[in-house]
Amino acid sequence: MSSVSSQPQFRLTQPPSKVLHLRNLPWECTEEELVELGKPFGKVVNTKCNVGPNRNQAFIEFSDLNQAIAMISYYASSSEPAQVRGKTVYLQYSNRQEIVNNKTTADVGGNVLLVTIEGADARLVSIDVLHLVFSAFGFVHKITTFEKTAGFQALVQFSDAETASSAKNALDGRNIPSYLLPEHLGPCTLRITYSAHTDLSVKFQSHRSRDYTNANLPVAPSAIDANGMFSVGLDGKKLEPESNVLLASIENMQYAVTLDVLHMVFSSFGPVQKIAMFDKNGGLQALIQYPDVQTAVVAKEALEGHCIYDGGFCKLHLSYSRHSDLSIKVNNDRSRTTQFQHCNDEPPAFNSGQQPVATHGGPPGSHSMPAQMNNNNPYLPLEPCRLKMGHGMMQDASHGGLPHAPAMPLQTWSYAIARPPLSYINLFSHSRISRSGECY
DNA sequence: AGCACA
Repeated sequence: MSSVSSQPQFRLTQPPSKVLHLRNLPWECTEEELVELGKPFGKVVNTKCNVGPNRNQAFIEFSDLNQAIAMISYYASSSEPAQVRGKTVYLQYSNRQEIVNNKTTADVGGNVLLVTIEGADARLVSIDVLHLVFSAFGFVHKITTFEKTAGFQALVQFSDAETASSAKNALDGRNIPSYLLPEHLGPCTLRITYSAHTDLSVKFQSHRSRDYTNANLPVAPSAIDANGMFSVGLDGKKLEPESNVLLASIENMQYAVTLDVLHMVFSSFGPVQKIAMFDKNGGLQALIQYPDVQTAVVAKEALEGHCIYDGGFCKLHLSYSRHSDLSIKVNNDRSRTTQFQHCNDEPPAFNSGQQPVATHGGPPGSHSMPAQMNNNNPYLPLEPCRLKMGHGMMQDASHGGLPHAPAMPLQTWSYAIARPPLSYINLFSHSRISRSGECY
């Protein structure tokens, strides 16, 4: 009652303070940038950024009042305004004499975030989507979800407070990108605070909680028929009911894996009707649709744990998808439907026989991928399916010395191993996303 | 573009 709230909110002249109030900052502004801004005028002893409803205000506190005065005076007469990331920043004395309650950068919070998902459809957000979103900032150790009066909430555990902090700064107040959600879901906004927890206790892998550090954790019985999204448990084993659609994750992807390569590998076991590849958790995954479950089972048994390329590269991990018919709208380099309209016909334009080594001139008739790879023999062993890697040595004499058709070593392909873990991380860290959430 | 925190 008797607080400062009875004071007028704005005064024409602020009495000097060693704390300065900054506004019109870019949303992404960091404490480091605030320190940089103030450093020419004195010693910045404390900062606070992302303040205010739009998170575009901040405070900086100098060790000495004169330093604050110097900064205000300088910009009062400067032709160049104070700027952060090219944006003009407005300065004035704060109406307080010190920054209160600011945790000094490192000890901001803990390694566990309390995430509240807001929105009408919030509780339809799967733990896998949350995992995907937060994995953009570092390894997510554990996630638990629960419903309280506050709504649908999750605890997300990172290895350290810094990672948690970067995730919080980037995601707090944002919407989960709509393309990560089922189409019919409305916007789901993330509200993030620090949790007091440091290590979550996860007893089971389930649709409500996950421990990504412990592949041997038992799976809760309730998770077996959970209606979550992909139930790609860490253990993966025998959880999912069999399906005609396989989910392939590719590990140790040193070399390009194209749609053509995948199609060729999986076609060895039967006709591949549809295929789609996408990035998930920084790796490549693909969904491969066969006409029937039996073919998928055979392919899964034969290919599980095997490598597309010799040398342990591009190791396949397979599970059954919950899908039975993929919805593929366009044929492009990430997704194709090769489903024939008229049976007994050749597959359409998509040439599954074409794959890297053969295209670039494997020795005629030796280990270029033979056309019969496209037959429907479900028992074709894996070995001949393997693409030879080459190590740039494909032109060696043992292959019969091919004068004008050296195989292109796959290493020369321009697959970017060092790309960011997730493409949408760039959307978060740049301004291609509106403050209220949706990316565009 | 106008003052935080619990």
